[in-house]
Amino acid sequence: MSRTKARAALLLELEEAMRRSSAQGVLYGQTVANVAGIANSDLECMDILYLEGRVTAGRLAEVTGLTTGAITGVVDRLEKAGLVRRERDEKDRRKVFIAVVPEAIANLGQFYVPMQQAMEKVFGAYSDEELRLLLRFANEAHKGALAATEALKGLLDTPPEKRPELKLKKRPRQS
Amino acid sequence: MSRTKARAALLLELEEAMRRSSAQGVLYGQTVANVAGIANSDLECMDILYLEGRVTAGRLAEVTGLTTGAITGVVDRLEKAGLVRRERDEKDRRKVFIAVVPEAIANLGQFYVPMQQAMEKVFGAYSDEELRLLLRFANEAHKGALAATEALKGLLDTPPEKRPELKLKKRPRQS
DNA sequence: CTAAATATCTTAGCGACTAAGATATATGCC
DNA sequence: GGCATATATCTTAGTCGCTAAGATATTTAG
Repeated sequence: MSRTKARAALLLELEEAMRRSSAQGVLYGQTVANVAGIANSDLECMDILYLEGRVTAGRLAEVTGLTTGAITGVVDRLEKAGLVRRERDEKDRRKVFIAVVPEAIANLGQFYVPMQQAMEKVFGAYSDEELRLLLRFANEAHKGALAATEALKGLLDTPPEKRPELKLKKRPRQS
Repeated sequence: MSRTKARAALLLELEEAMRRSSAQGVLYGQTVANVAGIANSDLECMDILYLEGRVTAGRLAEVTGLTTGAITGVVDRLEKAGLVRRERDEKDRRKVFIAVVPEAIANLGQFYVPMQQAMEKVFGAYSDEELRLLLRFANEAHKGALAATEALKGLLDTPPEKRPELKLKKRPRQS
């Protein structure tokens, strides 16, 4: 097998492995939502809030791809559950910031313990240098995925009609 | 900063980076479903079918965590869209295998092109040896995530009542 | 041959989502 | 300042996918 062929095979295998582990990550998240007793989107928003900190309702809609109306529902539920607080922006009173309630976050955190332990175990087998490589990769993968998501959304905005439509249900919103 | 402290910080940073890129992966999947015009669960099932090949309806329910009733709906929609076929098992006529329609899969594949290109670009910057490290990691992460999912489900089956309940909505099913 | 187990499907009802428009606030133009 | 337009969130009506429960069909065990 030629040198480039070997690499191509490696890339293919890598793609599938990434896909598998990514799919399993999705499943884990769904299980967390299920066990915690909250909707999937609600948990996803909590994750975003955890990573980005205090964000507006509008930004949540933007990032999740949900409508602002749906976000109202998400925040209503999370607020009722005591996980987040609505904080009106005093500079621009149209805006509503959503902020996590720090004490409540620990409650949710328990469900991530199994995953954290599993990952600790995996990471434990790597040297510092190797971990730095993984870190570099994770950051690049994130940037790549972000760009790919935008590109895909762009495909929706400019429908060249050459694009072989799937038309499984009514055309989704253009937002 | 001590040697172990540096590693702890690295692990923390790595965890967050993984979380971010994983979250972005979820978002990409949701965008694909949105652009393709199919429900999220439907796409997830297509992914499983792609990775595992021909599987029974029951196994789809098992892996996705959906009820068998929900899977009936998923398969109905996918079959109507021409993406999968139901094939009754002749050995055990209760079972129904779900198989992807190979010609139709390409149609769906187009939506993964932006992600594939982004990942190709990322992978391109790594040596074969580095890619092998990433492959090893991806496989281990998958196994770890699978185990963590099972552990989390187990937490639900044996509720010690010591577990700080969240009780956001009615207790989910025990399945 | 009957009873129990297994695999999928059916039905009723519910919760989360979208689309559209209402409300409240901010900004730009004269 | 005052009016029109833009922006951010919320409200409402209707739709879709989900669960729970039970029906149906088939297999397995005794």
